[in-house]
Amino acid sequence: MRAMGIGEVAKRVALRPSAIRYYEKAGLLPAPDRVSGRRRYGEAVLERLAIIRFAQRVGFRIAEIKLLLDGFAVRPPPERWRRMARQKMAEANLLIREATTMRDLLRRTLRHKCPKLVERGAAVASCPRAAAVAKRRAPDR
Amino acid sequence: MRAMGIGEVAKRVALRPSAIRYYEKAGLLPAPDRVSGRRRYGEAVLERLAIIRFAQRVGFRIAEIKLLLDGFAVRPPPERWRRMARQKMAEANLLIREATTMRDLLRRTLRHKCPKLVERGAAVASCPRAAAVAKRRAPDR
DNA sequence: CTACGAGTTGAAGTTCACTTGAGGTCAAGG
DNA sequence: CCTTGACCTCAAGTGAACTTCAACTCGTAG
Repeated sequence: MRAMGIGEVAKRVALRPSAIRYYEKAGLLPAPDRVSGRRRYGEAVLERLAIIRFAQRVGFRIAEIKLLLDGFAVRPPPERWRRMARQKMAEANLLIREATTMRDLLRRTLRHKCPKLVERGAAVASCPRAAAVAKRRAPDR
Repeated sequence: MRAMGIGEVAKRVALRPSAIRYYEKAGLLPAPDRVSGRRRYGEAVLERLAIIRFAQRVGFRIAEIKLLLDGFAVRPPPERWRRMARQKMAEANLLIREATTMRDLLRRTLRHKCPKLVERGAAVASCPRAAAVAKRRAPDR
């Protein structure tokens, strides 16, 4: 296995070395071997980093990714992991629907079809429900 | 049209009033009518807010949403808008692929199929390419 | 009239996910 | 030997998107 320095790993996954050190401190990456103080990585880290970025893109936060990765490593996954996985699957489904709607909306607008669609609410009409979209934090106070 | 106070609007879209004021300052929402200093909103703001949250979910940042909304309002959309739309469509496509892969990965793991799939890289193998996943900022320095 | 609740403002604070900076180590090349 | 470049650590800084705070204003109910 080709051993890489942090710089090469970073280049390969289009991250900065600082992000990789950050993930390590956050517990997302195992501490790699060191050669005279420097981190030496095998190819495996590339996959792990891909999963991390991937999870992030679909809405996981760092702490959740840690939990996610820990869960993958255990057979069978603990109930807590399964709960989160189910929750996240639902979120991924919603995200897929939303992203699809947005893509189609952009495509239609680029093609000059659908005049004034936002003003007429067509964008939202083609989307599940307004309530389903807004779903983040608790009310004031 | 039922006029709503900022509190009711906030409740309806599951945001805090402060977020709505923030969007207004950021130019995402038009300044509403006021009754003795207080903002009064019509139903239309609910759609607008839905679009905002929706765009956010699929990866638009505030400044981009402003551009997006401005572009929708103009016929034909200006070139700047079209450029962003094309860019964002590509991003939405990537997001859809990623979210789909993640959902399937979770589903398979929940079903107890695919032993040790992360360690063996199956998760990544079934995903477009590692390089496609990592795609955010510029290299060090 | 007073109290209450909902709203107003501008400024400062918070969280997350990194990035940047200062100061230092190490191996290889000239 | 000295420089260069890549790496190290720890602490502090950054940007985005809000939230919170303090001080104030309304309209209405009691």
